[in-house]
Amino acid sequence: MTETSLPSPDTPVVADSDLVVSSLNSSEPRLTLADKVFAQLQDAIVKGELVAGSRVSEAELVARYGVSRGPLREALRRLEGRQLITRIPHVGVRIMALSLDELLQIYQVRETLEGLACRLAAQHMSDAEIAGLKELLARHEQQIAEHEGRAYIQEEGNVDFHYCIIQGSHNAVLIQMLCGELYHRVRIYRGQFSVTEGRPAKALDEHRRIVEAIATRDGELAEFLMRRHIATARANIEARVSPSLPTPDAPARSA
Amino acid sequence: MTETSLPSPDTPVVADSDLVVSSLNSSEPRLTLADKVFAQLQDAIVKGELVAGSRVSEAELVARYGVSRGPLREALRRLEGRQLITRIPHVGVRIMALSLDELLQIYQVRETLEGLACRLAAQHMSDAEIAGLKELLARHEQQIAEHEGRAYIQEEGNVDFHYCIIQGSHNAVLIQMLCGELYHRVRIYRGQFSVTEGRPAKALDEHRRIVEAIATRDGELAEFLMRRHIATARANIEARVSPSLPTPDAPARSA
DNA sequence: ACCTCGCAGATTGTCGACAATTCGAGCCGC
DNA sequence: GCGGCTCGAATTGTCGACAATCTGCGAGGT
Repeated sequence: MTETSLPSPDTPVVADSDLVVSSLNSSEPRLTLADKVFAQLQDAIVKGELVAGSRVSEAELVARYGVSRGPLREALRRLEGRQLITRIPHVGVRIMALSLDELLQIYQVRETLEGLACRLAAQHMSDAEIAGLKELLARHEQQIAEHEGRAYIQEEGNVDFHYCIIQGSHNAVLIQMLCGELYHRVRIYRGQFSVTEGRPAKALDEHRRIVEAIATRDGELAEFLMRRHIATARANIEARVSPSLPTPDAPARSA
Repeated sequence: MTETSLPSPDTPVVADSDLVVSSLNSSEPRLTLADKVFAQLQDAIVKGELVAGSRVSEAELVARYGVSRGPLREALRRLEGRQLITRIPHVGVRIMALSLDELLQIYQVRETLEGLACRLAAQHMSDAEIAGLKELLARHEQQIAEHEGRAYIQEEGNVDFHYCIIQGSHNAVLIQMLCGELYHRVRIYRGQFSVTEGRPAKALDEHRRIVEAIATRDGELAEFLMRRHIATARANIEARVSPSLPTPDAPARSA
């Protein structure tokens, strides 16, 4: 049971900026062990394989991923920098658990930041990029039409859509912040409570309008629509959780 | 010559979130070596002691800070996560150099983010916090009056002011992003080109209006003023550098 | 003279072992 | 019976050494 071995390098995980880079990085992924275990750990965390809020020992992870403590600790430092784990000196590491109001804070930031990204995208996206965005939208449209209620694929596509627009901002700092940091934390929450958007058709419609605004180069409208889109999603989450627990301040942590 | 030793723990550097935490974390500096060298390195980078764009070897840093390569590498990983250094596998680390348009991108994000922070501060700051903010402002006012042209102290105070408001947002995610990440990169640029605000009196006046708006709980006005304040600073930087280079799309990178 | 190949030096990546610290079990005293 | 203390096991922090990789220089060939 100790050898829950997943050192299989099947999944083409990248370490640097994740989905940010996809064109360069061509031939040899001369990835170092620390990079690989970092990517694996991040994946395990956002997928919920490593339970949020639980403590993990270095020895455990060493056995799990078959690396020495050196690279492992380097990976842990990077995870710590991304706020995916918490480290207490001489005590150990704990998988970060996202509380509801922390998630709402993230959405507050996302609303502002992605609004900016959307406005910049309307200004700076090339015609080819816009065409690609439209294509992506059409593909999603078709997927939604096929499996009506299933939001699983839609969730992936949703992420793709937002990624695409963020990339279109051509602002490296903004891209790094949204794709490199915030999104992983949102995904943690998703794995923690297994919630999804829930209303693919409506979201798709909002996406369509956003793309339309970008295609018209109407930056202000695009920003407004994106902000409202995210605010709606936030309200959706809030409404889904708050009825049962108005202010759950202390979530019971299992020892 | 090799012993450019500065393992003197005089400077009370903290590791976690820097100026974010200042009330808790009271008694024990039970910091690990990796944390200490991380703080020292970050300090050295933003102060320009480690020249931006230059390559540094691990052996060099080992000799400089008197630690083994284990903790050092962990610190480097964290610096990498904060975008203060660039690491190429099997090659080495390079101190991050900020280009002008990267700085402008940061200011674009700052404008949005600090605008949000300011609006939230107007909503959520306690009366005591607002009183403290006013006090800080008065102190700056006095300092400006004393040494007219000297912008050095003002620069510190400027940072303090913005930190104070950001903290007042009571949004941990936002605080982390601004204080924990963006500000260090801005400071790198400052060390790189040794530029300062340059017009303390005008900036102070803008600060005063912002505080006033916060005290009135006028979130929208506070956001607007803060955004304009930062936009002005950005235009100032742009105007100071651009006259020689109107649209430097491809800034010549050394090496 | 120029290009290519190969070697040596240096640098980074990885590992295992030792030291320092924390947490819990068990014991003693009140 | 309960609180505090001591000791020990487990875990983390740190270090030095070995292996893999890259870079620069020089010899040799065309």
